[in-house]
Amino acid sequence: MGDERPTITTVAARANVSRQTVSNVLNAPHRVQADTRERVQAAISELGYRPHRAARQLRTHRSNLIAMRTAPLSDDVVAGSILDRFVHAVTESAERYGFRTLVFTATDDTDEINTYNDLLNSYELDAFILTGTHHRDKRTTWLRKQGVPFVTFGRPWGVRAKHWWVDVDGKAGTSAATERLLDQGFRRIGFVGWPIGSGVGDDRRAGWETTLRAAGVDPAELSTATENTVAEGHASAQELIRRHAADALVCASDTLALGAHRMISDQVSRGGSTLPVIGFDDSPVASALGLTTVAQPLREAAATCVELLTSYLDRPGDTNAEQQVLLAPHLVIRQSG
Amino acid sequence: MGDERPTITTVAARANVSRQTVSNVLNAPHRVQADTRERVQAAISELGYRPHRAARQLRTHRSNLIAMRTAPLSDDVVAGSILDRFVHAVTESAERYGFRTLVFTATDDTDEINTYNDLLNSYELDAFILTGTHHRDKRTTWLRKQGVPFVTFGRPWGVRAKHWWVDVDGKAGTSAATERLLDQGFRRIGFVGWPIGSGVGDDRRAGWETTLRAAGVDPAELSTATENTVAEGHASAQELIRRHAADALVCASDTLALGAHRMISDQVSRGGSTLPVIGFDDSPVASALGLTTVAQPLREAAATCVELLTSYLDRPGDTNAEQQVLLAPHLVIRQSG
DNA sequence: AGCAACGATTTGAACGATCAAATGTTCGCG
DNA sequence: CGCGAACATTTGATCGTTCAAATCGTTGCT
Repeated sequence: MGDERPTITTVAARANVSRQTVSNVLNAPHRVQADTRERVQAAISELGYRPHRAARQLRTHRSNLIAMRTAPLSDDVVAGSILDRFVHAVTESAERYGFRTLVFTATDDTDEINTYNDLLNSYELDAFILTGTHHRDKRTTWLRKQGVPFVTFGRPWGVRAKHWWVDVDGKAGTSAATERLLDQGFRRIGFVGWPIGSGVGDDRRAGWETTLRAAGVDPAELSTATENTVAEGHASAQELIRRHAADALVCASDTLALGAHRMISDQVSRGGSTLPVIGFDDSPVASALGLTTVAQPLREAAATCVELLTSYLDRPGDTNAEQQVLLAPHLVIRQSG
Repeated sequence: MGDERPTITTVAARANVSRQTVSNVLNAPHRVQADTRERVQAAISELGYRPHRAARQLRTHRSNLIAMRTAPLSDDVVAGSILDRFVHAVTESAERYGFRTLVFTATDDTDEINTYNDLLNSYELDAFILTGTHHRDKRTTWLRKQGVPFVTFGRPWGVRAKHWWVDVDGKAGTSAATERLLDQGFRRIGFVGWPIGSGVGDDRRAGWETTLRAAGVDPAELSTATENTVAEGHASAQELIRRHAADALVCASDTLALGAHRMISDQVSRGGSTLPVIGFDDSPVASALGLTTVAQPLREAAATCVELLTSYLDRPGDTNAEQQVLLAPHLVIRQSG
């Protein structure tokens, strides 16, 4: 049985046309007359022909491949999963546009840039999707300088950086959380947050602060700024509740919220009173513990990233028409708040 | 500035040798004399040359790409993350062998097979890594029939299926869990399990059952068989504890363990007594709740999969030398047991 | 010296597609 | 009736690499 893979020449022979006509049917159908087009289409499906991407790529320098870094396997059990879910969602959306997704690991931004280089050189990737943007992000400036198409999930926190991005409005998220607690009659709402200086962290903090101020509450002494660990969440909760009489907590992450939740459970089991906690990210842990939390619309974010990317790719060279999309998060209400 | 991408010809010119010699330096160094080899190496690094994979692939039909399906975004918040971590670990290991990882989604096994077909045809993937093997798995038989290299994470549960695989010894895991509870003096140890008939589920059940029997305890009425949901875990715990006086629980998954944990917490808060629960998978949730659980050595499993794959690929045609690796899980001891 | 055998290196062809230019065909219009 | 424009299709070259065969240079042996 000669079940060789059919090539464009096989198809051409079968349909009694030339290679190029088959190629046109696939890449520029309008150039081909309707009846020959149908004849070629028939030959294609009879033979089960699929273009060989490597051959195509060799000529066109396009691979139909996009790449993403997978988050490092961190010890932060809570944080890990959200990015993985994002990767999944991107893959799903990308497939709809005929792109496949390649994943890679990197230890830091410099390493990531090296990988870009390799991927561009060796595999001729069409584009990248970045996550975890931050102040003075080397990656975006590098990619921009090289003229490589990319979209970030996360806005550019530096003033000068400009590019295509999709992000979730963290400020609106913590604002909604704070609002909800105010509606329930709480006033001294504390914020368990990250150190000042990270774009994402400051944004989330701002949502809490402005909402609290608008309600006439002075936010001074009602917030902390620590690393993103369970232990720090616990300690922060202790400080805000015991020392500063907070009556409810909004947290910058589910990791911190988990710590706060534990502190409150401890207190309850020692006969103390409970009080509401709201986390951020809707991680598996939040769901397991019944934590109210701010959920990011990950699928939508992923879909939007891919859409932006494709429209970027269809517009070669036009670098000034950046597009930005800010998506609204929503509260997932559970027992904790 | 003519900063064109250097090709093999550029390098050849620079080193005063022919294309083929450069190619040999890269692919069959022993064929090239030491001094010319060095000269070529120098030219390569001076120019920053990297072989163009599409061109190479066109000739060799090897892409240096392996593919994996990413788990469907399920509502089972607990289960999702473990496969994602596996994908990550595979990516990391694969990079060490010069492979990149492509991920794809599929709705079911048939759909997955269609994707194999597309990937093989269009991208000429070198191999696949499968997860979630089960009885009468169509995927493995299809791949085998096509002669496509693959390794599964999960053993073939059907009798007739034979292929290269890596798995974790679930039986040993639940056995160790049961052993631990016996050591602590518990006797009526219940098992919250999946329906009979799934390879993985039966294996985990067997570990509990044989260990319990060996200790002289009759396992009858001490186990349940339900779907893998939190609610079922809760209900099972209730039945085993209330109706059949179980004094400790081993669960087939962290999802079920979470349900059981909740039931026990409820009981405690109503003044009842606590009792130990042990889960399976060491998911983020287990860590957050302080659940003792059986952890699978995911990184090791991933690394082994990749190793098997490379040795498979280096041995074209030799289909009879299957290799199987069974890895031992370990208990992660936390508050719950 | 002559020739075989071997190792190192070079040359031509090929992988399967697209690009750019050439060729063939149809049609309108003076 | 002839000519050019517009459209449809074909032809030759090319992308960057490896394969297979050819060439060149040494060495060893008779």
